[in-house]
Amino acid sequence: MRISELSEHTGVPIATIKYYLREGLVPEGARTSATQATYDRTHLERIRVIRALIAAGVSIAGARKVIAALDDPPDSGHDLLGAAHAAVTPPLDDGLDVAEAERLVAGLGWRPGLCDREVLGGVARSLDALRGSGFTVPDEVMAAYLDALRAIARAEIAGIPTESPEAAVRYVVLGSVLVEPLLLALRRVAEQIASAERFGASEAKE
Amino acid sequence: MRISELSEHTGVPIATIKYYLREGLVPEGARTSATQATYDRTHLERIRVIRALIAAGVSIAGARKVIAALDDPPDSGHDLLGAAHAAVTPPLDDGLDVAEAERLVAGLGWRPGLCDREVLGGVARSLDALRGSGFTVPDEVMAAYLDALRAIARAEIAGIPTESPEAAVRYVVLGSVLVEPLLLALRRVAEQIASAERFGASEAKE
DNA sequence: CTCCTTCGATAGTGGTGCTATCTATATTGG
DNA sequence: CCAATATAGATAGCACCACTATCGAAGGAG
Repeated sequence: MRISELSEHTGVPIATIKYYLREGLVPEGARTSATQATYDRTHLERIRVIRALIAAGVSIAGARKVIAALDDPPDSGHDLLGAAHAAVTPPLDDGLDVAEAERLVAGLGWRPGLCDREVLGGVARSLDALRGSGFTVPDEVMAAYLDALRAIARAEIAGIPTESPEAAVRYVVLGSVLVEPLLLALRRVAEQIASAERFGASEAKE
Repeated sequence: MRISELSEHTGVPIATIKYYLREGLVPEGARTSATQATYDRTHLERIRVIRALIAAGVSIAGARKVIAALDDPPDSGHDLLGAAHAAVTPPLDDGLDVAEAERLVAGLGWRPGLCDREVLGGVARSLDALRGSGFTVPDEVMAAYLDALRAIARAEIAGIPTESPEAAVRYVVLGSVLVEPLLLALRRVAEQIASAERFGASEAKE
């Protein structure tokens, strides 16, 4: 497959594919001469994954890390998840107080060392931003969040495919990142439905 | 309060506050002369909200819309939620097939007209991106998503404060937007914990 | 009167994700 | 065999975004 066909099949302009090649997001094709290379199905799939990551809001640098985790996965399933999370979690800044986050996620079954500090720091950062804006999550709502997310995580971990290690890696790495927009979108739908239930917006709106 | 004090109290540079003023994110202060204005607590809080929105990944244009919903809320609680969602949901592009999304969110109690098409379109877009990457969410996991998000949405809607309309508006508008990063962060923690449970990573890692 | 601050306008910056152009070198169709 | 087309690799440019810096005119504060 030539680069032009790669472009046609994915809808991604050639110049952009070259950019991805430069950035190391797509591996080089098999060289057939000084100015020619051929690409195969793996390149095609790689470009599709990149596009999905970008659509999910992942940066080029983040996508590179996600792909690195896909290509060269850690041995243990647990570290694999950590690698995927690390790829999309900004580094932990020092001034952050993680204690409150630790207290909160105790409701998830948290014990020291069970999850990466960066990931915990993400919770702390979010709580900080909320507090800064003067917004407080009611206790019962926060409890619902913890319950719901524990249920989600358990279902996800239980759903890791067993047919092959490659499938498992793909599922863990892409699932933890690509599903995020879906969850947010589903939450919005659920909120509108719950709101309609509560406020009795029975009439169809268009 | 002068602009310099506003800057000190929020940690936001004066030049940036001026930028927010220009962009219409912060209302003008009370003019005391041609080159002087004073600001009050509302300006302070406004800037803090803007910073929280930006930290949550909302663009300037999006923040402007969120703030417009705060300042000039629709009458019904339901439309209020819609306004908040519309502020952070990209416009629906035509080529999108919403039918699959409709089928999916039937599990949330969806019926035609119960939620905005943009919001439903967000689900469709996410599903599209997932499919494009070759990733599929197992049925049981998707069912867990729907269950969990319905529970979250119900708790949130039930948690709308009743003490004052202003508090309710603030809760709905800011809650639907600012909580998103918290949910994603909590999911990551929950995933790591569930993964540790499953793969028996009993030893503390540091 | 002098120094400092503010206002408003305008221009510049740094980062990001492409996009366009150019040259040397193949490949392909006639 | 030759002209038209395509490719690799390099470099430069672009559009957008969220700021940031500078400047002159106009007020206050001591």
